[in-house]
Amino acid sequence: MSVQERKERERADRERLILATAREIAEEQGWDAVTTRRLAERIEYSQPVLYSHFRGKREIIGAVALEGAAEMAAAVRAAASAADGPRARVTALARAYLDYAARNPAVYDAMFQLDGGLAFAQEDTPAPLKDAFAALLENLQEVAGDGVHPGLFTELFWASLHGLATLTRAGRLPPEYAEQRTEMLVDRLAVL
Amino acid sequence: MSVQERKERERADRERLILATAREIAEEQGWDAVTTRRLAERIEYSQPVLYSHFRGKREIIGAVALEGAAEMAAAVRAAASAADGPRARVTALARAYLDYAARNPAVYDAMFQLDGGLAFAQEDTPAPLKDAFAALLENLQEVAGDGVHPGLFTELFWASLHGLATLTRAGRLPPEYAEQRTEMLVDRLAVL
DNA sequence: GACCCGATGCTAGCACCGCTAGACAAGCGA
DNA sequence: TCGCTTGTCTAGCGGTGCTAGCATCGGGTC
Repeated sequence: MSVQERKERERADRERLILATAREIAEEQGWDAVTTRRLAERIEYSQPVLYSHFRGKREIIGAVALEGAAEMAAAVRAAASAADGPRARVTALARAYLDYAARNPAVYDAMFQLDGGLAFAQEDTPAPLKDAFAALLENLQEVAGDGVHPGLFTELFWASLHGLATLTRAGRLPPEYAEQRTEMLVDRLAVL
Repeated sequence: MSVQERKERERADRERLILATAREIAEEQGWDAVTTRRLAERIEYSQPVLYSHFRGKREIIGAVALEGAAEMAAAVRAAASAADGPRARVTALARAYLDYAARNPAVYDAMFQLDGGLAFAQEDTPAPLKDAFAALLENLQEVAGDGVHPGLFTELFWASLHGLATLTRAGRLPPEYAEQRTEMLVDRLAVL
C-alpha cells in the first residue's frame, strides 16, 4: 500500500509544481507566455503530463484563481482583524484588496480577467470563491447602513475595488493618487 | 487626380468594412472567434489585405475600442442632457454607461478588457478616449463635493461603474439587483 | 490604341499555439 | 523471472498571427 501512497504523494507534489510554475511564468511574463510547451519544459516533463492533471490550460488558470481567492481572503481577514473600529477595518480591507491585486497581477487576472471555467454567484461556486466574498461581507456588513442588504452593499463595494484594481493595473488611472481614491471610496460608500 | 481620390475612398470604405465585420463577429461569438482568416473570409479578401490597413489584430481591436469610446461618450452626454437636476443627471449617466457596456459587450471588451495597444492617462492618449472621460467629468463635477478634485472623483466613479459592468457581465454579480446597485452607487458616491 | 511599370492583392508558408493518439519503457505483483 | 499495468514520451493534427514573394490588374505615357 505504501507504494501507492508514495505515488499519490509524488503526483500531488507535481500538481503543486505545475501550478507554482504556471504562476511564476505568468507573473514574470504574463499569461500569454504560459504555453503548455513552456510550462512542460520548465517542470521538466512533456506536454501530455499536464493533461493528466488538468483538462487543459483553462483548468490550470482556474486552479491558480482558486489559490488566489484563498490568499486574498486570508489577506483581507488579517488586515481587517488588525484594525480597530469600523472605519479602520474598512480602510484596511480596501488597502489589503488593492494591495493583493497590485502585488499579484497575474493571479488577479486568473481570478477575474481570464476564463478559468469557474462558476460564480451560483450554488456550485467553488468554496474558496464563496469564502473570499464572505471575508469581504464579514467586515463590510457593519458599515452597509440601516435597511441596506449587506450582500448587495458588499457587491457594490467589491465592484468598486475591482474597478480601481483593474483600471489602475491597466494604466487607465494615474497610480500616484491611488491612496486618495481609496480613502474617498471608504468615506463615501461606508456608512460610519 | 480623381482616380487617386476614388482609390482612397474605396480604401477607406474597406477599412470601415473590416472594423464593422470584426465588431460583428466579436459581438456574435466573442473576440476569440475574430481570427484573421475568418475576418478576411467575411470581407471577401485574403488575409494580407488586413495588414495593409492595420499593423495586426491588436490594432484592429484598438480601432474598435476608439469607435466604442466615441459612441459611449455620445450616449452618456445624450442621457445626461435629457435629465433635470444633478441627481437625475448622475443616475442617467450611470445607467447609460452600464447600458452601453451591457449592449455592446465585445466593444466594451475591446476598450477595457483586451489589449488594443492604446495609451491611457497620458499625453498621447487618443482623443476619443480623452473625450469619453471628459463626458463623464462634465456631468460628475457638480456632485464631486466641496474641496474634492473633480478629476479624482470622476476616476473613482468611473472605476465603480467599470467594476459593476465587468463583474456583472462575467456572471460574478447576480443581474437581478443591478438597478439597486446602481441607485446605491449614485446615492453614496455623489454629493447631492 | 499599345505598351510599360508600379501598385495591389494573392498563394504559400513560417513558427507557434492547445491538445491528443499511439508507441514504448519502467516498475509492480505473481 | 515473467507478464502486465501504469505512466510518459514522440509525433502530429488543426488552428493561430503574420509575412515573403509572385502574379495580375490597371493607370500613365508615348
